[in-house]
Amino acid sequence: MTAGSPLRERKKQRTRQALIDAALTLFGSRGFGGVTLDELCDEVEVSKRTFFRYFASKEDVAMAPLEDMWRAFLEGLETADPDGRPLLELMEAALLAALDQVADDAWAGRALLSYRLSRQTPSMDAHTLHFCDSTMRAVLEILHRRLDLPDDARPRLAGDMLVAAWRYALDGWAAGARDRPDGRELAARVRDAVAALPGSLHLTAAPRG
Amino acid sequence: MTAGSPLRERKKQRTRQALIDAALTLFGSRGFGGVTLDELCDEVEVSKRTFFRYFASKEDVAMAPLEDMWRAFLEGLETADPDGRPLLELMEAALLAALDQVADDAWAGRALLSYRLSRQTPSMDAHTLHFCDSTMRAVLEILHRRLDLPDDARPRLAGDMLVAAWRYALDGWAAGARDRPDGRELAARVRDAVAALPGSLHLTAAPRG
DNA sequence: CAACAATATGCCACTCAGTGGCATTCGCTT
DNA sequence: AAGCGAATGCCACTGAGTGGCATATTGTTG
Repeated sequence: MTAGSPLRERKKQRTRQALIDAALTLFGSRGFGGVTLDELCDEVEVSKRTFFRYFASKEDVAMAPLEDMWRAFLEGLETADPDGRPLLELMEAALLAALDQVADDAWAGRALLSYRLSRQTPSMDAHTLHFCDSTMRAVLEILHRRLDLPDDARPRLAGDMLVAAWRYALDGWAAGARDRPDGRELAARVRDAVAALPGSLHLTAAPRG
Repeated sequence: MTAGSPLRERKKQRTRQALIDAALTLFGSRGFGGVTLDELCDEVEVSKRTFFRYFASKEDVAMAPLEDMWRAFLEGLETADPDGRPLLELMEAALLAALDQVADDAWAGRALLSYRLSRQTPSMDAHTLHFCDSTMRAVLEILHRRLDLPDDARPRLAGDMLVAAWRYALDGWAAGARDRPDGRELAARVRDAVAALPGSLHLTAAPRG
């Protein structure tokens, strides 16, 4: 065995990553619906049965980059120091930390592909939204356990606000079509979006013309 | 022909409603996954092919009550008077108006069944989230057309805040397990949740114990 | 009322995502 | 080298969703 991890485990990780990369490539060039799982599995030389031991659905494999980031976010929250800060600020910091942790160049490229796919593919978009929502519920469970949160709407609303800001940031980041997507720029956009939250509460609108 | 609407149209509406009611009943008693479309179609005496001319998916038929409300919301926004109010307040008013318009007793019962199903069924939850999100995009298109909105994050964040408040309200409403679900109570919960939005921005949390 | 156009429905065969069961292979331990 | 457990492959199956075409039902026109 080499470098810490058992061989079997490394092999699994390689298979998993190969499936993700092949999926993003194939979906990216021929569209999500234009590729069957059989084709994807042939490409990676894996049986369809095995695919479903790694991923819960066809959508799931293409969402992996985002899922990895949220997983890091959850882990970070377990040990984050509340420090008397507002809840939203605490979550923002944890999100930025998670992003910083996973967002190397390879991740940024995959995340960009993944996000663009999900905006083109209704079923992927739905899965992504669902994943964010259930992750946020897990977040609130952790926070309720660790902090003395009130039992009213505010914690959940704050969580949904963070998700809204995150999605807006991701949207702008993906729209700025660069060849070299950059994790730090995404982080900056997250900060901006969170900063825009208070102003959106009282934004007034005049009729046009 | 009777009372305005052509006979053919009424027949279609009856078939549609029969499918919705049968779906909510069957899914409610045996679970979403415990009922096949063939069974549902047999129940209503309609071919599976016809089912898919009314609904885009198995999930869709069980989301109909919520979809109807959002449709009314969209229509209301087309003519709503901005009146110099904050955007969020404008959307809240339109949501409450739409709710008031569609929420008779029959609707409340169906909406309750529908929401509970979607909380038990991941694929339905995902579809619901996706529907809310794309509806909110349509909302913003309308508002950008009618009002002089800034081209930054704030309008979208405000929209997502309304959705967050709506979902929280629905959650509490459905949890208060009543035999006679009431549309007016849901409206009150929406008002409360929207009112809680500002406070959630700066909510601070002390460590437990 | 008869013939016609338009639209809604039914039927059939098909693709493909996802699952269960079981035999096989592979990595690890002793 | 032998044996254990985990990962994989293979096969058959269910069920959602679609396309094509024939049929029926409604609305319209002479």
